[in-house]
Amino acid sequence: MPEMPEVETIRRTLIDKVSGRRIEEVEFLLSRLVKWPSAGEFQAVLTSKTIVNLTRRGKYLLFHLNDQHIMVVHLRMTGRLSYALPGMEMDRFTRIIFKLDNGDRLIYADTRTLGTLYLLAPDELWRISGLANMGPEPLSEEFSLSYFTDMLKKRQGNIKAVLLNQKYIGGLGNIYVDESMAIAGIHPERIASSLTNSEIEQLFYAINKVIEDGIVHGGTTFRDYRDGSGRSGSHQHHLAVYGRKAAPCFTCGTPIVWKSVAGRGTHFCPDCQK
DNA sequence: ACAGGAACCTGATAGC
DNA sequence: TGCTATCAGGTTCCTG
Repeated sequence: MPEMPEVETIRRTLIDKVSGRRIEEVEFLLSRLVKWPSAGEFQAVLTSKTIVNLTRRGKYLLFHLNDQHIMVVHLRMTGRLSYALPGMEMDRFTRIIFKLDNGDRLIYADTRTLGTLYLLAPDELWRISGLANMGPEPLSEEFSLSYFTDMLKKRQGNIKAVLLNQKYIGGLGNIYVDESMAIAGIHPERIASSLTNSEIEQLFYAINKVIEDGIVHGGTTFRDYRDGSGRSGSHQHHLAVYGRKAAPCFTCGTPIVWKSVAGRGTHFCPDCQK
C-alpha cells in the first residue's frame, strides 16, 4: 500500500517517539512475517536493544539499534506501524507488538499479511535484494534529469512498468506513477525510450512534484493507510486520475479510463495523455 | 529484456 | 439478503 510519501510520513511521525526507547519484549501474533533470521532469533536479538534512529530507503523503514543491528520493515500492501499508549484500542489486524521501556507499544498491523520484517547486521543489507538493488529516489541528488534521461533511453518496456520498477527509481508506486504521467501528459503504454527530451523533462518535474506534494499532505489514504499516530493523509483530495475511473478529466472533461497496464490497475485521460 | 500471469493473503464492494 | 466476481498504495518468481 504505502509508497514513498506514506512511508516517509510514518517515519516522521514515529522517529521522536521511538528514538531512545528500549524494546523490552517482542510479541508475535503472526511470526511468519519475519523473513530473516528465524522468528525466535529475531525476538532474542531485538529484546533489550535500544532504537537509536529511524531512517527510510524507498518504501523500506530502517530501525537502527544500539548494537548496530537494523530492523527493516516493508509494509507491502496493507502494513501499518503505529505508536500506542496504554489503554488504546488494539488494531483488529495487529500481528506483532513491540513493548517499550516506557510502557508504550509499537504496533505492527497488517490486514493482508503480505508485509515483511528483517533483522540484519550492518553488512547484511544484501540479504534484501529489493533494498540492495534500489535505484535513486525522487527529490534526491542522485535522481537527476541526466540519470533519468539516460535510464529511459535504454528501456524498451512501457513507461508505467519502468517507473514502477524499484531498481530504476526507488519509492514510486501505483498511485504516484499514474499521477506523474497524468501531470506530464504521457500515456502509460508509451515505450520509455520513445519519450522526447521535452517529455522526459516534464515527467521528471511531475514525479518530483507529486512526491513532494504527497509528503506535504501526509500521504494518500484510500483505505488502509494511516501514519504513525493513526491519522489519515489528505493527498487523496489532490489526485488527478487515480481512483477516478469514468469521472471527468479536470482539464478536458473526457472520462478517465481504467485499464490494466504492467499488471496494475492504471488510470489516465485518453485525451490529455499521448 | 520484456510481457503476462500466478503467488503470497484478507477484506471491501459492486453486481446480480 | 446472499452469493460471486473483482479489485486492492507491492514484490518476486516462472514461463514464453
